[in-house]
Amino acid sequence: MRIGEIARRSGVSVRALRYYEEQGLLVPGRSPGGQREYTEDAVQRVRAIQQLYAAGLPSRRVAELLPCMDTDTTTDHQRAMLRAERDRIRAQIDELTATLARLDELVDAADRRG
Amino acid sequence: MRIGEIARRSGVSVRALRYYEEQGLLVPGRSPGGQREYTEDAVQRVRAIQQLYAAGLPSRRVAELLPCMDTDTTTDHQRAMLRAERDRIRAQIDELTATLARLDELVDAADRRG
DNA sequence: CTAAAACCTCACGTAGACGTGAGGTGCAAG
DNA sequence: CTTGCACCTCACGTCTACGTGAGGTTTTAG
Repeated sequence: MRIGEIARRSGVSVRALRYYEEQGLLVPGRSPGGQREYTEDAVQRVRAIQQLYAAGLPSRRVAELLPCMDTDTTTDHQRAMLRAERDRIRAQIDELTATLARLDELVDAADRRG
Repeated sequence: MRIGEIARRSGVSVRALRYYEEQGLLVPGRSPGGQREYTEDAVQRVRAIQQLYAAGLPSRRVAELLPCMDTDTTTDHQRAMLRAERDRIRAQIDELTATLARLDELVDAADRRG
């Protein structure tokens, strides 16, 4: 598939896909004419990338983590990083939960006032 | 208190505090000589600002939400926004929870392999 | 009164994930 | 063979929450 269709299917922009290649996150093949050729699973990979971005990871981390999802082998470094990022996300969830509680209080207080 | 002490107590930089003033999030008084004079509760307010920033809200939203935490009155607009941001944060927590599960799987798989 | 902190106001620099043309090429249709 | 859309490669622009001097003033310690 070409870049336009992947963009439509995955919901990201063409520019974003080129950026992912530049960052080494999703490197497609090339047609004889030089156009990018993506395989089917590229869409899944894009979703994974977006999910990790949404968790606050920078491209470098995503580039280091994606191989762990592809292959079934992990180096010590990768395992340490997996744990670190997992812990970071846990802390992030805890903080968001606290913020949510705070906003809930405000909403409830407003509702009680009419 | 002056800006340096607030910075130390709240853990943010002096520059950040000036920025908060510029954004209308935390506007201190001024000494006769023109220096910023903060009250005690400024530290709490800084923490609230940081918490909202951490939840992904931009300055504009924070500026709109902070009054809800100060006064006990809310406009319709404020209440709608409170709900909207609350829902956004809920969704964010859900997505992070999914990401966490995914990373947990990877960590567990790596652990099982030795 | 003086020196040194600590503060002040511009105002440009930064990082990250793209947006947005500019100018040129590949490819399927007619 | 030519239109025309989708694609290509630079390469500068954008937005946010500050970082980082430059150059000058206020406050405090001695």
